[in-house]
Amino acid sequence: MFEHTSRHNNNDETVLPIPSNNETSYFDESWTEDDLKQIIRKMNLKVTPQRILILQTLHEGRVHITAQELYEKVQKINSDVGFATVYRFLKGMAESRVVTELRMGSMPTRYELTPKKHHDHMTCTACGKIVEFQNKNIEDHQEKVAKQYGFKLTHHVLELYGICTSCQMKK
Amino acid sequence: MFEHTSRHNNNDETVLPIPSNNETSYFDESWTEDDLKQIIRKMNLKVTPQRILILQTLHEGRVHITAQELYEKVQKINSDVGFATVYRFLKGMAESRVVTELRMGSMPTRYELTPKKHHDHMTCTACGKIVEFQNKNIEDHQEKVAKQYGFKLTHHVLELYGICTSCQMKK
DNA sequence: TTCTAATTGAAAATGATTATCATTACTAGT
DNA sequence: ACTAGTAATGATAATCATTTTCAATTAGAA
Ligand SMILES: [Mn+2]
Ligand SMILES: [Mn+2]
Ligand SMILES: [Zn+2]
Ligand SMILES: [Zn+2]
Repeated sequence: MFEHTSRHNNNDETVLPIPSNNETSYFDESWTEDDLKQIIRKMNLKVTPQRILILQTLHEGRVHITAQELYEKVQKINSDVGFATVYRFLKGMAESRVVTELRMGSMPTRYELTPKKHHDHMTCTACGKIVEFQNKNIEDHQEKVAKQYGFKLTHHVLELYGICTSCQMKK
Repeated sequence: MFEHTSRHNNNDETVLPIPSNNETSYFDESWTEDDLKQIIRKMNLKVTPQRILILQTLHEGRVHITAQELYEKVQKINSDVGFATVYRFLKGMAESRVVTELRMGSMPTRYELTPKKHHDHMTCTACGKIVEFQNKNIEDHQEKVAKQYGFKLTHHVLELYGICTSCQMKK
């Protein structure tokens, strides 16, 4: 459950498969240790082996991961990393917008490295599959709504829930 | 914080103030004890004074309320109501779709009696003001996205976050 | 190298929600 | 109305994710 993720670009009618992968690295690009250090420094934090390892594991691992899952992965590589550090760093990265928090229902928070282009999620409630999509029309209409009420939007949460094709057939 | 709520009907450009109220009853209509009993029976639950009181308080109280807040309100009227019962009944009503759960960020879940017409929420992160809106265009585009990926949608979560007019000025 | 504030990990604390379970109260059937 | 049988209740303990504490360690500026 909750293993399949694909990333697509969807401007209303168009579906453009981009990076897209299921279990492995988040971006096509790989990050050198220097890249990792740069990112950490950019958020005004000191570079520590723990933070490098956590960030690296996050980058190489599955796209939507929980703090617990990330902690376990990191543990296998270096057991000198406490889970408080994972939580702390994850929280810090969320504040710096380096990672994005995903709270789906009442399940534990999942994290993903904030992508260059914003996307939203559609989740199958039967098998946990997550489809990422972008839809400019929806985003535009959100801005319209905000403008109507005089709000200045900072962010939003859009999650679609339903049954995916394969789960519909299994039934 | 988190006290002002207004409900509007917003089909893209149009803003039609409907029932709308801030602190008091949810619907214009008032519910008799028989109404309350009917609702409870409809969800295949037995009618008890606790459930009547909880439902009544929910109906008369603020639109988006936490389990804790509801418990405290109910307590003042009849201290023979345990908070386990409040949580349990709230959970039951959520399953029967009598109430809708609102999970905003990491704050405690808020509940509202499920309205006849679906709406989404826009929240001011400075003062907690919640604006309810309906936007058919967004809903339509959501369905389009779902269709593209073969999903059958069951529900969705759309929350807009930003700064309201008055908070923008205060700054 | 030295100094000091930042970071760390283990463990305890928190806070919302849920589960337990002995007691009580509905209500269908008499 | 009376009773049995089941559902509901509430005090309390348990969960579980996340956060905090704090003493020990470490990064990195000078
Ligand atoms: Mn994603
Ligand atoms: Mn609402
Ligand atoms: Zn599925
Ligand atoms: Zn405000």
